[in-house]
Amino acid sequence: MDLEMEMMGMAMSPAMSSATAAAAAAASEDEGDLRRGPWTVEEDMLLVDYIANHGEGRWNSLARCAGLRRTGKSCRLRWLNYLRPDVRRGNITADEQLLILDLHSRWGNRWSKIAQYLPGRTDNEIKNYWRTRVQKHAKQLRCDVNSKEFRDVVRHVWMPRLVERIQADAAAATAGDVAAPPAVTATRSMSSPAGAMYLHHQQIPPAAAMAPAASSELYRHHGGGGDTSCSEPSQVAVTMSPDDASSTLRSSSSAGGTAAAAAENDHTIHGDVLSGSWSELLATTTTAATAGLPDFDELGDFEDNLWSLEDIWLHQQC
DNA sequence: AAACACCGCAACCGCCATTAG
DNA sequence: ACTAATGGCGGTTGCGGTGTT
Repeated sequence: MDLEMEMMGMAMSPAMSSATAAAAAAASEDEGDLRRGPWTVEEDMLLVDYIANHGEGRWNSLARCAGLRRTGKSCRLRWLNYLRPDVRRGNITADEQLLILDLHSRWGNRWSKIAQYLPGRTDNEIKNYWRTRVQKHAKQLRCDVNSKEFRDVVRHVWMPRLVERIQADAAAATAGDVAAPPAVTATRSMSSPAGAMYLHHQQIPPAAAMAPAASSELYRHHGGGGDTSCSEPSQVAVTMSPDDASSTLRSSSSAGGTAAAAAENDHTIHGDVLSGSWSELLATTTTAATAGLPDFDELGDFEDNLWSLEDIWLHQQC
Protein backbone atom coordinates (compact mmCIF):
# COMPACT_ATOMS: atom_id res chain seq x y z
CA MET A 1 0.00 0.00 0.00
CA ASP A 2 1.17 3.46 -0.71
CA LEU A 3 1.23 4.91 2.74
CA GLU A 4 1.84 8.41 1.54
CA MET A 5 -1.19 8.34 -0.67
CA GLU A 6 -3.23 6.82 2.10
CA MET A 7 -2.23 9.66 4.36
CA MET A 8 -3.19 12.16 1.71
CA GLY A 9 -6.57 10.53 1.53
CA MET A 10 -6.96 10.73 5.27
CA ALA A 11 -6.05 14.37 5.19
CA MET A 12 -8.96 14.91 2.85
CA SER A 13 -11.42 12.96 4.95
CA PRO A 14 -14.28 14.97 6.45
CA ALA A 15 -12.99 14.56 9.97
CA MET A 16 -9.53 15.70 9.05
CA SER A 17 -10.55 18.45 6.70
CA SER A 18 -12.09 20.44 9.45
CA ALA A 19 -9.98 23.16 10.94
CA THR A 20 -12.36 23.33 13.85
CA ALA A 21 -11.89 19.67 14.54
CA ALA A 22 -8.15 20.13 14.63
CA ALA A 23 -8.53 23.08 16.91
CA ALA A 24 -10.83 21.15 19.18
CA ALA A 25 -8.38 18.28 19.27
CA ALA A 26 -5.54 20.61 20.11
CA ALA A 27 -7.57 22.29 22.79
CA SER A 28 -8.45 18.98 24.33
CA GLU A 29 -4.77 18.24 24.86
CA ASP A 30 -4.81 20.64 27.73
CA GLU A 31 -7.71 18.96 29.38
CA GLY A 32 -5.91 15.84 30.45
CA ASP A 33 -3.41 13.21 29.59
CA LEU A 34 -5.56 11.48 27.04
CA ARG A 35 -6.89 13.03 23.89
CA ARG A 36 -10.29 12.43 22.43
CA GLY A 37 -12.16 13.41 19.34
CA PRO A 38 -11.11 13.31 15.71
CA TRP A 39 -7.72 11.89 14.87
CA THR A 40 -5.11 14.09 13.27
CA VAL A 41 -2.96 13.05 10.34
CA GLU A 42 0.05 13.01 12.63
CA GLU A 43 -1.65 10.60 15.01
CA ASP A 44 -2.68 8.39 12.14
CA MET A 45 0.85 8.26 10.85
CA LEU A 46 2.20 7.45 14.29
CA LEU A 47 -0.22 4.59 14.65
CA VAL A 48 0.31 3.21 11.16
CA ASP A 49 4.07 3.41 11.45
CA TYR A 50 4.10 1.74 14.82
CA ILE A 51 1.88 -1.12 13.70
CA ALA A 52 3.92 -1.54 10.54
CA ASN A 53 7.02 -2.01 12.66
CA HIS A 54 5.67 -3.84 15.67
CA GLY A 55 2.35 -5.32 14.69
CA GLU A 56 -0.99 -4.82 16.35
CA GLY A 57 -2.32 -5.94 19.72
CA ARG A 58 -1.65 -4.93 23.31
CA TRP A 59 -3.36 -1.69 22.46
CA ASN A 60 -2.81 0.16 25.70
CA SER A 61 0.93 -0.37 25.67
CA LEU A 62 0.93 0.20 21.93
CA ALA A 63 -0.63 3.60 22.47
CA ARG A 64 2.02 4.53 25.01
CA CYS A 65 4.95 3.17 23.05
CA ALA A 66 3.80 4.85 19.86
CA GLY A 67 3.67 8.16 21.65
CA LEU A 68 -0.05 8.46 21.21
CA ARG A 69 -2.00 10.14 23.97
CA ARG A 70 -4.99 7.98 23.25
CA THR A 71 -6.60 5.04 24.95
CA GLY A 72 -5.81 1.62 23.64
CA LYS A 73 -9.41 1.26 22.72
CA SER A 74 -9.32 4.39 20.65
CA CYS A 75 -6.21 3.20 18.82
CA ARG A 76 -7.70 -0.17 18.13
CA LEU A 77 -10.89 1.35 16.82
CA ARG A 78 -9.06 3.80 14.63
CA TRP A 79 -6.95 1.04 13.16
CA LEU A 80 -9.75 -1.42 12.56
CA ASN A 81 -12.29 1.01 11.21
CA TYR A 82 -10.15 3.39 9.25
CA LEU A 83 -6.43 2.80 8.96
CA ARG A 84 -6.30 -0.90 8.19
CA PRO A 85 -4.96 -1.33 4.64
CA ASP A 86 -7.72 -3.66 3.51
CA VAL A 87 -10.61 -1.60 4.75
CA ARG A 88 -13.14 -0.82 2.03
CA ARG A 89 -14.98 2.43 1.98
CA GLY A 90 -17.76 3.85 -0.12
CA ASN A 91 -21.18 2.72 -1.23
CA ILE A 92 -22.55 -0.58 -0.08
CA THR A 93 -23.09 -2.62 -3.22
CA ALA A 94 -26.26 -4.51 -3.99
CA ASP A 95 -24.75 -7.87 -3.22
CA GLU A 96 -23.47 -6.51 0.04
CA GLN A 97 -26.95 -5.23 0.80
CA LEU A 98 -28.36 -8.65 0.09
CA LEU A 99 -25.83 -10.25 2.35
CA ILE A 100 -26.49 -7.80 5.12
CA LEU A 101 -30.23 -8.33 4.92
CA ASP A 102 -29.80 -12.06 4.74
CA LEU A 103 -27.27 -12.34 7.53
CA HIS A 104 -29.11 -9.93 9.76
CA SER A 105 -32.23 -12.01 9.38
CA ARG A 106 -30.29 -14.92 10.79
CA TRP A 107 -28.10 -13.36 13.39
CA GLY A 108 -29.67 -10.07 14.28
CA ASN A 109 -27.37 -7.29 15.36
CA ARG A 110 -24.28 -9.45 15.32
CA TRP A 111 -22.41 -6.84 13.35
CA SER A 112 -18.95 -8.23 13.74
CA LYS A 113 -20.12 -11.65 12.66
CA ILE A 114 -21.90 -10.20 9.66
CA ALA A 115 -18.82 -8.18 8.81
CA GLN A 116 -16.79 -11.34 8.55
CA TYR A 117 -18.67 -12.13 5.37
CA LEU A 118 -18.17 -8.74 3.82
CA PRO A 119 -14.45 -8.42 3.23
CA GLY A 120 -13.10 -5.01 3.99
CA ARG A 121 -16.29 -3.82 5.60
CA THR A 122 -16.21 -3.09 9.29
CA ASP A 123 -18.86 -3.92 11.79
CA ASN A 124 -19.20 -0.23 12.43
CA GLU A 125 -19.91 0.51 8.79
CA ILE A 126 -22.49 -2.25 8.53
CA LYS A 127 -24.10 -1.09 11.73
CA ASN A 128 -24.24 2.45 10.39
CA TYR A 129 -25.72 1.18 7.14
CA TRP A 130 -28.42 -0.68 9.01
CA ARG A 131 -29.28 2.23 11.20
CA THR A 132 -29.27 4.88 8.52
CA ARG A 133 -30.71 3.05 5.52
CA VAL A 134 -32.63 0.04 6.67
CA GLN A 135 -34.19 1.66 9.69
CA LYS A 136 -35.08 4.64 7.55
CA HIS A 137 -37.09 2.41 5.25
CA ALA A 138 -38.81 0.85 8.22
CA LYS A 139 -39.71 4.29 9.43
CA GLN A 140 -41.07 5.23 6.02
CA LEU A 141 -43.17 2.09 6.06
CA ARG A 142 -44.41 3.09 9.46
CA CYS A 143 -43.39 -0.11 11.14
CA ASP A 144 -40.75 -1.15 13.56
CA VAL A 145 -37.53 -2.43 12.07
CA ASN A 146 -37.74 -5.50 14.28
CA SER A 147 -41.36 -6.19 13.58
CA LYS A 148 -42.62 -9.16 11.66
CA GLU A 149 -44.23 -6.76 9.21
CA PHE A 150 -40.95 -5.18 8.27
CA ARG A 151 -39.21 -8.52 8.06
CA ASP A 152 -41.92 -9.63 5.66
CA VAL A 153 -41.35 -6.58 3.52
CA VAL A 154 -37.64 -7.26 3.51
CA ARG A 155 -37.94 -10.88 2.52
CA HIS A 156 -40.91 -10.63 0.20
CA VAL A 157 -40.09 -7.34 -1.46
CA TRP A 158 -36.71 -5.90 -0.80
CA MET A 159 -34.53 -8.96 -1.17
CA PRO A 160 -36.31 -10.36 -4.23
CA ARG A 161 -36.01 -7.04 -5.93
CA LEU A 162 -32.37 -6.83 -5.09
CA VAL A 163 -31.97 -10.23 -6.67
CA GLU A 164 -33.87 -9.07 -9.73
CA ARG A 165 -31.73 -6.02 -9.97
CA ILE A 166 -28.61 -8.07 -9.72
CA GLN A 167 -29.88 -10.50 -12.32
CA ALA A 168 -30.70 -7.69 -14.69
CA ASP A 169 -27.34 -6.11 -14.32
CA ALA A 170 -25.60 -9.44 -14.66
CA ALA A 171 -27.59 -10.18 -17.80
CA ALA A 172 -26.75 -6.79 -19.22
CA ALA A 173 -23.11 -7.33 -18.44
CA THR A 174 -22.96 -10.77 -20.00
CA ALA A 175 -24.93 -9.66 -23.04
CA GLY A 176 -22.10 -7.36 -23.83
CA ASP A 177 -19.54 -10.02 -23.18
CA VAL A 178 -20.14 -12.98 -25.48
CA ALA A 179 -16.95 -14.58 -24.33
CA ALA A 180 -18.28 -15.08 -20.86
CA PRO A 181 -18.28 -18.76 -19.90
CA PRO A 182 -21.84 -20.10 -19.73
CA ALA A 183 -21.31 -21.61 -16.32
CA VAL A 184 -20.29 -18.28 -14.92
CA THR A 185 -23.35 -16.67 -16.40
CA ALA A 186 -25.57 -19.33 -14.98
CA THR A 187 -24.15 -19.16 -11.53
CA ARG A 188 -24.16 -15.42 -11.41
CA SER A 189 -20.67 -14.10 -11.18
CA MET A 190 -19.90 -11.74 -8.37
CA SER A 191 -17.80 -8.71 -8.78
CA SER A 192 -17.44 -7.59 -5.23
CA PRO A 193 -15.27 -9.15 -2.56
CA ALA A 194 -18.39 -10.09 -0.67
CA GLY A 195 -19.69 -11.97 -3.64
CA ALA A 196 -16.33 -13.37 -4.43
CA MET A 197 -16.23 -14.97 -1.03
CA TYR A 198 -19.08 -17.20 -1.99
CA LEU A 199 -17.93 -17.97 -5.46
CA HIS A 200 -14.40 -18.49 -4.34
CA HIS A 201 -14.56 -21.85 -6.00
CA GLN A 202 -15.51 -20.76 -9.47
CA GLN A 203 -15.59 -24.23 -10.98
CA ILE A 204 -18.49 -25.68 -9.04
CA PRO A 205 -21.39 -26.67 -11.27
CA PRO A 206 -24.38 -24.33 -11.23
CA ALA A 207 -26.70 -26.83 -9.58
CA ALA A 208 -24.19 -27.76 -6.96
CA ALA A 209 -23.38 -24.14 -6.44
CA MET A 210 -26.90 -23.53 -5.32
CA ALA A 211 -27.25 -26.59 -3.16
CA PRO A 212 -27.23 -25.83 0.53
CA ALA A 213 -24.57 -28.45 1.07
CA ALA A 214 -22.37 -26.75 -1.46
CA SER A 215 -22.77 -23.36 0.04
CA SER A 216 -22.13 -24.85 3.42
CA GLU A 217 -18.85 -26.07 2.10
CA LEU A 218 -18.04 -22.62 0.85
CA TYR A 219 -18.69 -21.22 4.26
CA ARG A 220 -16.51 -23.73 5.92
CA HIS A 221 -13.72 -22.65 3.63
CA HIS A 222 -14.03 -19.21 5.07
CA GLY A 223 -14.25 -20.29 8.65
CA GLY A 224 -17.96 -19.84 8.82
CA GLY A 225 -18.84 -23.43 9.46
CA GLY A 226 -17.76 -23.63 13.02
CA ASP A 227 -20.86 -22.19 14.49
CA THR A 228 -23.39 -24.90 14.07
CA SER A 229 -25.97 -23.01 16.02
CA CYS A 230 -26.39 -20.58 13.17
CA SER A 231 -27.74 -21.17 9.74
CA GLU A 232 -25.34 -20.36 7.02
CA PRO A 233 -25.52 -17.40 4.72
CA SER A 234 -26.96 -17.99 1.35
CA GLN A 235 -24.95 -17.96 -1.78
CA VAL A 236 -25.93 -14.95 -3.72
CA ALA A 237 -25.07 -13.52 -6.98
CA VAL A 238 -23.72 -10.43 -8.21
CA THR A 239 -22.29 -8.50 -11.00
CA MET A 240 -23.13 -4.90 -10.67
CA SER A 241 -21.86 -1.47 -10.05
CA PRO A 242 -21.87 0.18 -6.68
CA ASP A 243 -25.18 1.64 -5.79
CA ASP A 244 -27.14 2.51 -2.74
CA ALA A 245 -30.08 0.85 -1.15
CA SER A 246 -32.50 3.45 -2.34
CA SER A 247 -31.64 3.21 -6.00
CA THR A 248 -31.68 -0.54 -5.70
CA LEU A 249 -35.21 -0.38 -4.46
CA ARG A 250 -36.06 1.91 -7.32
CA SER A 251 -34.59 -0.80 -9.30
CA SER A 252 -35.71 -3.72 -11.06
CA SER A 253 -38.36 -2.81 -13.51
CA SER A 254 -36.39 -4.20 -16.43
CA ALA A 255 -35.56 -7.51 -14.89
CA GLY A 256 -38.12 -9.82 -16.38
CA GLY A 257 -41.75 -10.63 -15.81
CA THR A 258 -41.97 -10.35 -12.09
CA ALA A 259 -40.06 -7.13 -12.08
CA ALA A 260 -42.21 -5.80 -14.87
CA ALA A 261 -45.19 -6.52 -12.71
CA ALA A 262 -43.48 -4.81 -9.87
CA ALA A 263 -42.93 -1.76 -11.99
CA GLU A 264 -46.67 -1.50 -12.35
CA ASN A 265 -46.92 -0.96 -8.66
CA ASP A 266 -45.77 2.55 -9.05
CA HIS A 267 -47.95 3.61 -6.21
CA THR A 268 -45.99 1.50 -3.86
CA ILE A 269 -42.51 2.05 -5.14
CA HIS A 270 -41.52 5.20 -6.85
CA GLY A 271 -38.58 7.47 -6.58
CA ASP A 272 -36.01 5.84 -4.43
CA VAL A 273 -37.99 4.82 -1.42
CA LEU A 274 -40.62 2.40 -0.34
CA SER A 275 -43.75 4.31 0.22
CA GLY A 276 -47.09 3.56 1.70
CA SER A 277 -47.67 1.37 4.66
CA TRP A 278 -46.13 -2.03 5.05
CA SER A 279 -49.49 -3.65 4.62
CA GLU A 280 -50.15 -1.86 1.36
CA LEU A 281 -46.75 -2.75 0.09
CA LEU A 282 -47.06 -6.39 0.96
CA ALA A 283 -50.58 -6.61 -0.40
CA THR A 284 -49.57 -5.29 -3.78
CA THR A 285 -46.27 -7.02 -4.10
CA THR A 286 -47.10 -10.49 -2.92
CA THR A 287 -49.36 -10.90 -5.90
CA ALA A 288 -47.06 -9.31 -8.40
CA ALA A 289 -43.42 -8.75 -7.75
CA THR A 290 -43.10 -11.76 -5.52
CA ALA A 291 -45.22 -14.07 -7.59
CA GLY A 292 -43.48 -17.39 -7.76
CA LEU A 293 -41.76 -16.91 -4.48
CA PRO A 294 -42.26 -19.52 -1.82
CA ASP A 295 -44.83 -19.14 0.85
CA PHE A 296 -42.25 -18.83 3.54
CA ASP A 297 -44.70 -19.30 6.32
CA GLU A 298 -45.69 -22.69 5.02
CA LEU A 299 -42.25 -24.03 4.37
CA GLY A 300 -42.04 -25.21 7.90
CA ASP A 301 -38.27 -25.23 8.13
CA PHE A 302 -37.97 -21.58 8.84
CA GLU A 303 -38.03 -20.01 12.20
CA ASP A 304 -39.86 -16.79 12.48
CA ASN A 305 -36.88 -14.78 11.43
CA LEU A 306 -35.10 -17.27 9.28
CA TRP A 307 -35.30 -17.65 5.57
CA SER A 308 -32.88 -18.30 2.83
CA LEU A 309 -31.83 -16.33 -0.19
CA GLU A 310 -31.47 -19.63 -1.93
CA ASP A 311 -35.20 -20.13 -1.76
CA ILE A 312 -35.81 -16.72 -3.19
CA TRP A 313 -33.32 -17.39 -5.93
CA LEU A 314 -34.52 -20.87 -6.76
CA HIS A 315 -38.13 -19.81 -6.98
CA GLN A 316 -37.25 -16.93 -9.23
CA GLN A 317 -35.67 -19.42 -11.59
CA CYS A 318 -38.91 -21.35 -11.92
C1' DA B 1 -27.96 34.33 1.50
C1' DA B 2 -29.20 32.75 5.89
C1' DA B 3 -31.43 29.65 8.94
C1' DC B 4 -32.96 25.36 9.82
C1' DA B 5 -33.52 20.33 9.52
C1' DC B 6 -31.87 16.13 8.34
C1' DC B 7 -28.43 12.63 7.33
C1' DG B 8 -24.22 9.93 7.48
C1' DC B 9 -20.39 8.57 9.83
C1' DA B 10 -16.44 8.60 13.02
C1' DA B 11 -15.69 8.10 17.59
C1' DC B 12 -16.94 7.18 22.25
C1' DC B 13 -19.24 4.55 26.02
C1' DG B 14 -20.48 0.73 28.75
C1' DC B 15 -20.77 -3.93 29.24
C1' DC B 16 -19.15 -8.59 28.89
C1' DA B 17 -15.71 -12.24 27.82
C1' DT B 18 -11.17 -13.66 27.81
C1' DT B 19 -6.47 -13.75 29.29
C1' DA B 20 -2.51 -13.07 32.24
C1' DG B 21 -0.50 -12.88 36.64
C1' DA C 1 -9.62 -19.49 42.51
C1' DC C 2 -9.33 -14.74 42.29
C1' DT C 3 -8.38 -10.17 40.37
C1' DA C 4 -6.88 -6.84 37.13
C1' DA C 5 -5.90 -5.85 32.48
C1' DT C 6 -7.14 -6.24 27.93
C1' DG C 7 -9.92 -7.09 23.92
C1' DG C 8 -14.22 -7.18 21.55
C1' DC C 9 -18.86 -5.98 20.69
C1' DG C 10 -23.24 -3.47 20.29
C1' DG C 11 -25.41 0.85 21.36
C1' DT C 12 -25.21 5.72 21.34
C1' DT C 13 -23.67 10.37 20.54
C1' DG C 14 -21.86 14.50 18.40
C1' DC C 15 -20.40 16.89 14.54
C1' DG C 16 -19.77 18.21 9.77
C1' DG C 17 -21.93 18.17 5.37
C1' DT C 18 -25.87 18.73 2.56
C1' DG C 19 -30.46 19.73 1.26
C1' DT C 20 -34.57 22.55 2.00
C1' DT C 21 -37.20 26.54 3.08
